[in-house]
Amino acid sequence: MTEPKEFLYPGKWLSKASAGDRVACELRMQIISGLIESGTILSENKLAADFAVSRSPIREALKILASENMIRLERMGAVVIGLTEKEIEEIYDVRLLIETFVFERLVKMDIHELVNELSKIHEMMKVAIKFQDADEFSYQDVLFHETIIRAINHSYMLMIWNNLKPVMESLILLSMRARFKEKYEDFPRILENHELYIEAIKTRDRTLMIKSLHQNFDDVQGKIEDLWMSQQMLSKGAELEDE
Amino acid sequence: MTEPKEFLYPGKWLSKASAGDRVACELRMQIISGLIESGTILSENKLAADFAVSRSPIREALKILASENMIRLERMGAVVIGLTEKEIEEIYDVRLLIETFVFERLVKMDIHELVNELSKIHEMMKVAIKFQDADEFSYQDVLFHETIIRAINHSYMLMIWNNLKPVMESLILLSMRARFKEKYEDFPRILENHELYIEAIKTRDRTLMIKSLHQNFDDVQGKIEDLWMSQQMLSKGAELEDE
DNA sequence: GTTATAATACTTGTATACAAGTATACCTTA
DNA sequence: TAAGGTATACTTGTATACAAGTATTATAAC
Repeated sequence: MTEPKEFLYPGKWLSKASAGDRVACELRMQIISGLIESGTILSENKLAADFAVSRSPIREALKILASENMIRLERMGAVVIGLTEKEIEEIYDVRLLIETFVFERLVKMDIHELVNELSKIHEMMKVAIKFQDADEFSYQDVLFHETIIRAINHSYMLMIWNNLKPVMESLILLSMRARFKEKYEDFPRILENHELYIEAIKTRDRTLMIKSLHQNFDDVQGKIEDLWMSQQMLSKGAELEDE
Repeated sequence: MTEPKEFLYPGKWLSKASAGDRVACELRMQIISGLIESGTILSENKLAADFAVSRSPIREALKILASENMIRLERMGAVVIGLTEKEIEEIYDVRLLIETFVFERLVKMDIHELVNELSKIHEMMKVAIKFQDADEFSYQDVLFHETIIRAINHSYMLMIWNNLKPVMESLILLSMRARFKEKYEDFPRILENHELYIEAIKTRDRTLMIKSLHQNFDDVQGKIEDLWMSQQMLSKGAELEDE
């Protein structure tokens, strides 16, 4: 069996991460991309062998993934749940719920510094596009939304985000990588959406915020199906190669 | 130093739990009750000695508590965060957010079986009051709300609940135990609130649902301050005894 | 007395060892 | 051939061991 030498998750994001985190990030990407199919049973020992680490970090990784609803820890083995269309919709339910809540708080706050911060991130995204750096773009995209959420200083809203973030990050990464290759013309629109979002915050315009938020979802979700197909093909291909 | 032989968390709820879960549950109770003060630094080795287990389950417990925002894992040691008034309000923000979302889904569903289930739990609560069983009452109270959330079959809403549940459970436990001793007359009103909630679901009445939900919060939160004081006194007393 | 350096006693993260339990497969017996 | 029991090869959860790093403290030099 030929092991993939290349990891799906960007190595430079893991500079100070523990082995457990690394494994969790990589497994998460493999699950979301479809490389590991839904229903697969993961064994601690096998994973430890595959990733060339001991069971301790593997157990840590599995606990993380279970709390993110990516796997289900059963009596024997961890069953991969993965993301169907239904789960992706559910994730967006939660994001919509969080971000609208956050917005209601924002309109009562001094948002000067936040808007400034978001503008900076927005500029970063432009640069990432210019240099065709999908990973950097994804990073800034996630950071954009996290910055908004952090702004209201609500530890339990942040807790929800922290649980959702890894999955979102992986989804966005995969979506953007595919987009850079196939749909480069999408990016001006994505950038514009983020501008609209900033504008909505600046002018405290609920309707505009909801609108740009929904469009932002569509930008990741819209092409999910295509992404799905291509990733499925990819994983089937890899399987065939293995034999 | 005299160790408490009695655990705060009900032992019978831990029949099939691992050592890590036990430690997490007990530590959570101690933090929320104020027995372990906010700002305290927990050491893995010390905890392992205190609970007479190895570091493995302790590490597991600390990871769990960190994901619940009860502690903050730092470079050296785990810092206890605990619950201030602010955090408790935030928790109720989240519950309100979840349960209103759930209600919007419920009104579009067949709620026959759910109402039946809730009525059963409601009866159980009555029995628990009759026999002055605070723990059983708390269990049924938590189950009541979990049953409602589970009804809409939304895995990511359930994920949020799963993160929040342990803290809620501890809060309710402490609140109800104090109530059984000091404010026994509160229970008829609490029961009535739950009846109202069932009624709201049955008649699909948003306003009634929100109203009973808010009252339900007040029933736990309202006496939090008193609880706080009494627990603080208790912990001070224990400290003095130790020396 | 103050500062710099070195030794020590912690800390975390990972690997390994072991015990208890569970599914699988094989072998015995009818 | 079918049923039942046993052996085996897994599984998880916990304990222990070890390496690498960090704070603290003591010591030495100025």
